[in-house]
Amino acid sequence: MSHTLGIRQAQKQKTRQAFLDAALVLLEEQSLSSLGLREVTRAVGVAPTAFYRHFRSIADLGVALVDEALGSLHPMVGPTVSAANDSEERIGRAVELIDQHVRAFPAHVRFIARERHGGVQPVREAIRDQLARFTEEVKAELALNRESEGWGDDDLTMLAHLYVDQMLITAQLFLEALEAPQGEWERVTRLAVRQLRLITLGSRHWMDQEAPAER
Amino acid sequence: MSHTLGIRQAQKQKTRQAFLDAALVLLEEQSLSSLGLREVTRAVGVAPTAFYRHFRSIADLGVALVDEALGSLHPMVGPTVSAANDSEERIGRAVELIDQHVRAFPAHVRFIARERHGGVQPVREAIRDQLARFTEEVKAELALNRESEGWGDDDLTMLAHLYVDQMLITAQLFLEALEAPQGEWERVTRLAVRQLRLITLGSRHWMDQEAPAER
DNA sequence: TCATCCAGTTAACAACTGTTCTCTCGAATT
DNA sequence: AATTCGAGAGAACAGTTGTTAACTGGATGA
Repeated sequence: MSHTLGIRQAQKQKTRQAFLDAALVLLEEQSLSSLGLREVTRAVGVAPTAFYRHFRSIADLGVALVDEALGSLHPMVGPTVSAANDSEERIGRAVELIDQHVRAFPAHVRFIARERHGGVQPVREAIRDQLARFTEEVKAELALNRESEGWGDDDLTMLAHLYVDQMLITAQLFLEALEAPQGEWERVTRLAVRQLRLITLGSRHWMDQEAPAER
Repeated sequence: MSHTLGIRQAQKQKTRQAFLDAALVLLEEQSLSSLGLREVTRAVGVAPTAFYRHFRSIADLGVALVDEALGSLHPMVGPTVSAANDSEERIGRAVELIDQHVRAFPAHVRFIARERHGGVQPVREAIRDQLARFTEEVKAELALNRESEGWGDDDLTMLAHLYVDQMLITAQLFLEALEAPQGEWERVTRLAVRQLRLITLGSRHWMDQEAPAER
């Protein structure tokens, strides 16, 4: 099934990965729009022109990094949001997932936070697309539980957005807590849990409101 | 009282403002860490070396921009959060305030969104400090209404953070809606109002929960 | 085995960067 | 009226940048 790709292509992919890794390290202390092509090749240990064998431009490399950073996260969303009876347990799982992810891939998280509103348009768009996918996935999970309770499509989208944004905010807070040790990490965990609890609480009473027919 | 400052200092401040304005324009399509000193002076129409008469570095200019973008907003916070009986009216006022601000100063808002997690440390810190001030101000307003209802300090901080982050997210959505006309702007307005409504709803039931004594 | 392919190299280019030192010349101070 | 001050100009510096073209040499496929 998996055709062992030749020495040739294997080497190429290895070098390509070296580009991504080196870029990610350099991007911990600067943003993509100031990252130089020569800077990256120098870090990899390869001639400047070799870059073009793998990427058309720095922006292109950035888009590849977005896929690496967010692409593998999609399978996690469903199980985390759904698999739990208690909503309190669901919150715990979600925060734990972010916790682990930030610990494991801090550079990726930092890159996304930085370039989400950064100066390189194609990268911004790639991130926006991935986040829209997350929102759709969360929305689909939410629909299973609340559609029967009379939730409309707009309301589901609204709540999904709220949750996704909250996840991002939490990830960014964890990131800052990484280099400020002490009980800061714990403090962020508690804050995130309480905020999610409040949002969930609000959603539980959402339908109590006067019917949204005329507003 | 107001000592009319001499021709000399007046000219200097005028040039300094020209630097800030020119930088803000350039920063609409790139991030601060890739903004060149010569690039700015060229846009202003002065010699490169003139830059040093006003700023120590580009990062220094960035910090000045942060003050310009956020400093004047503090007086707005109190009146907006407090002056209203109905919570629905408060939400309307808040969204309206952001709406107007984004329309009036899109470049400033974009700059803050971009550099909040950007590649220049001193600027990140300046933004973080300003946002912390906003959080404190919101918290102080919230305390007036809810402290009597048994809200603890941690809970107030949590809710204030939630509101401030929500304001930022809304501002960023409005910003994206600026260049995508059609009913997009309206859609964002409705989304923002409903999200704030849900959060407010959650906060109204916050104290219904089991006492947070042991958690 | 031999011709083809292609990841990576080498060399060179014009253009640009931040920073220095020296100078000018009008305002500010005495 | 004479002196000091300081915003901005000008020229020059050593480095850096992205991109081009022509190349090498080992893997690939006929």
